[in-house]
Amino acid sequence: MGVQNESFLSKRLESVCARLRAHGHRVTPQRLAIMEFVFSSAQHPTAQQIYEALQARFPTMSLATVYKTLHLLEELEEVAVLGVEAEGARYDGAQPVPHAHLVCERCGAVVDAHEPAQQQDCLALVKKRGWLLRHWRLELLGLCPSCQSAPAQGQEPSTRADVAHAGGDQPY
Amino acid sequence: MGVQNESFLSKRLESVCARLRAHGHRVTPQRLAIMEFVFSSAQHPTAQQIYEALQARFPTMSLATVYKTLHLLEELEEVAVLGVEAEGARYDGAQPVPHAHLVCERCGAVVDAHEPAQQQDCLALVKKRGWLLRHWRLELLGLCPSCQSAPAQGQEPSTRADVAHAGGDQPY
DNA sequence: CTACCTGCAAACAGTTTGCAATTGG
DNA sequence: CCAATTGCAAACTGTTTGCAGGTAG
Repeated sequence: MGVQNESFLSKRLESVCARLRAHGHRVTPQRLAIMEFVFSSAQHPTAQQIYEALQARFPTMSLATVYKTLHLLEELEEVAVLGVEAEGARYDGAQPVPHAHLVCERCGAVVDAHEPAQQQDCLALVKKRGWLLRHWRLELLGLCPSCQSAPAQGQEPSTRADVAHAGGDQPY
Repeated sequence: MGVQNESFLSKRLESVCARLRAHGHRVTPQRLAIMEFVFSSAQHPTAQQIYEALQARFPTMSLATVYKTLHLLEELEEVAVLGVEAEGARYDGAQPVPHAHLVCERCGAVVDAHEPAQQQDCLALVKKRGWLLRHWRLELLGLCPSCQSAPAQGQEPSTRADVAHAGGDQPY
């Protein structure tokens, strides 16, 4: 979260707002807040988490608005929906570039992993099958390094998966 | 769907029944039917579809029983749960080997794709991050060859379609 | 002004759970 | 026999929708 990212974020926001308007959609304070949160979050939040995070600023905002906004952004391909685990879909506000996700089954951390080699292989696979690729996602579920060294908890690792310590920030 | 698969299926059934008993579970007609259906289906059926398919043979069987049985099989790692599409989770009764699924966003077709090269890369990626892999899924969303050549339908191809997961198991 | 948007509540779909009756081993 | 299982219905959870009042452009 440096000055670098700040300007990155505002540029992105500006661009998406323009796209919204261009598509006949309005830019409301709620939408702006949701976009800001999702675009700048490295943690792939759920709709519920976005909602809760913005409660302070928008006490009257409803979950429905969060969902509606996320769908809008999804349509514009400005966010991607991660696989639906038991607890609900998670939204990736990163640039819409296909990439793998490392998901910790214990703490719920989600780490992005842009691996060129990985992408190459997927493309080869798809081409071979004559598939017309539109989206893709790879999720690797397991335990992150810190959860591995942590003493096993009473419950099974995968039982709850609450986001305790979020995924690291390093690109990789 | 040849004689080959027939014997393959019965061997698998026998083995899983043995495992069920070994774990203190019972082998009921309902469970047997569900297993038979899931293990022999190449189409990654949803719980609902399994339920409907067995209605003829077991008119009184409830959806809850289907779910309970699927959970049991999941526990024993005899089926993998594919991602939750809008319409519900899909179950993969194939051997629990991680593999990619090609999902058609228009017709919903799900094609398995066991590609060694793909697996190699995933492992490399995981090792590099120090992740302890427990499951993984690769989702390639797009249009299958036949849907590409078919005339575009009234609705957008991407209207609803979303997730498709491949659940893997072995702890590499 | 006038679509478009918000927030609320009610509707939904898939999945899970509690429990009495049933049944496999 | 008796614990495990079934089937039913009701509860739950995440998501979607309808609509009246509010608001961006």
